[in-house]
Amino acid sequence: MVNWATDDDPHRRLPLSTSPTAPAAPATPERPVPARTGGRAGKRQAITQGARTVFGREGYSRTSIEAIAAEAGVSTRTIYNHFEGKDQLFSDVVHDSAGQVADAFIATVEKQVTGTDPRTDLLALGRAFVGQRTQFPEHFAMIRQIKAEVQHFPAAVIDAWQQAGPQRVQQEVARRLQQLADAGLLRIPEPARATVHFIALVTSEITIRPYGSPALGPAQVRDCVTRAVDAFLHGYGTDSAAGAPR
Amino acid sequence: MVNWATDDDPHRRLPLSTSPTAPAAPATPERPVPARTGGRAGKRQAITQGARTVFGREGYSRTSIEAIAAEAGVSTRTIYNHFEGKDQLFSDVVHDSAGQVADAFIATVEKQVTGTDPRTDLLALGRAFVGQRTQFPEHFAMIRQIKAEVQHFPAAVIDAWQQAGPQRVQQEVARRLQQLADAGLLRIPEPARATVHFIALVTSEITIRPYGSPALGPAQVRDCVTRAVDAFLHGYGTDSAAGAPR
DNA sequence: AGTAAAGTACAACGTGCATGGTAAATTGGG
DNA sequence: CCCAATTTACCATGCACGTTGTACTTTACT
Repeated sequence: MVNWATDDDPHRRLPLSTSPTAPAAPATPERPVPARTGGRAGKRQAITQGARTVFGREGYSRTSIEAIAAEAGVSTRTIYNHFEGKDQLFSDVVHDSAGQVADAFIATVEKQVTGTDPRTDLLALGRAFVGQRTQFPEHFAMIRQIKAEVQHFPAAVIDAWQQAGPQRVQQEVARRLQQLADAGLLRIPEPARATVHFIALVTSEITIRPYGSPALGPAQVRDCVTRAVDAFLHGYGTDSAAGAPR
Repeated sequence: MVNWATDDDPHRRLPLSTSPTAPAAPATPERPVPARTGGRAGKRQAITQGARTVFGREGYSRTSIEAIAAEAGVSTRTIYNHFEGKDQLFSDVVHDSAGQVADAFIATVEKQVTGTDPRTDLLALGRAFVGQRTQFPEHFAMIRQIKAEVQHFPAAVIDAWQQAGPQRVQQEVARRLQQLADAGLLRIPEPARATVHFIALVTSEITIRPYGSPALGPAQVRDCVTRAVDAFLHGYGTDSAAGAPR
């Protein structure tokens, strides 16, 4: 009876002030950390896993509960025993998935961005960023679905997703760029804009790529990032270009 | 009985070699240019118009023929008198709409890019590009739907769309950038990449913007383009940045 | 092994929707 | 004003799917 995905009046707003991490559930001593890989909770995992796959491949409205059940190797009834319905399942999957992707990104950056010289750092940062898309294709397929259907999901779901994923990732990129700027290695008048510009450049070729064409190979991706970083550093102007930025 | 949108084996390929502009239909002397605004053909116009609106707002699978009929002010039966079915209607609408948008873009560029100085030209080019998105919101809403659902449309439709719209637009941008490079006002080693980078930069802030947030005002959009163009020209590096591009 | 929780198969209900048919109404051109 | 093409209202069919109830089976822990 919820069915917000076809709701007539979407986009109620949500106060973002509340602590992003919900107050830890009150202990639940009944189930003292059941093996997360085990049977009962394992089913839940399988469902979210399968749901991510199918939602990403089919889109929200095309995805049937039956298809998710098949993908996850459970019965449809089990899905309804774990989740209220299709919509709640979807928000859960999106939220979880976004969190995992953001975690992976931040971990990679931590490991790969070594601080030797600015260009190397930017290359590592850029590769980590586009690496998300190649490592989690299902997730980003799902994200494309959301972007197309924002209007049909309640604002609370969108906000939760944004906070769990994209905002954390973007903040991490901004932090790294700022470090370089603070060291005098970049000239960044407006950090927010520079961050967006950096992300846009490194993802440009895989975003604007003609749709339906085969995915780029790893070597090509590396090349794209390299050229994007060089464009980010030096631009395409010549000395004779009039009107310096400032 | 077509229903390719839920087809199991999508992505048949199509030979792109055939002339992009279909050979002009053989005169059809039966209907010597009936007033395109008039009754009979006017209905068709109303249908594609309404279809664009609803498809953009709802997405392909959520859109019902009934909704399109209501939006267009016709009966559902009339839609089936003009189009084979939902899928053919969709491809037609996408193709037409993409063509119109590309036409408008090229016309604007022709008028606005005056060739006085490189920065001014790039600003005009950038504004024309993002102007598409503000002038044709319904079209781009529909494009987002396609991007999310590429896998569910036959390759022929995708290719036709790409040729009618995005490729023409991108080619025009490339041409203008090349002119500046030829005049020694830009340093462009790889034209295709530079084009993509330019497009990515000018659209960055409206693309990466947190979803669900209110659209930017005209003044903000101008500002975005200005900063993007400056980034495109000069980049964010300092003199001390190691590893020049070449 | 035994028991309670969890999972499954199956059937059913209601809905929304694509698509087609048909006969009456409308409209635009001559 | 008349005719032919077009549009419309209405009905019918068939399918896909979300969701729930129920009774049976499996699983996991003691």
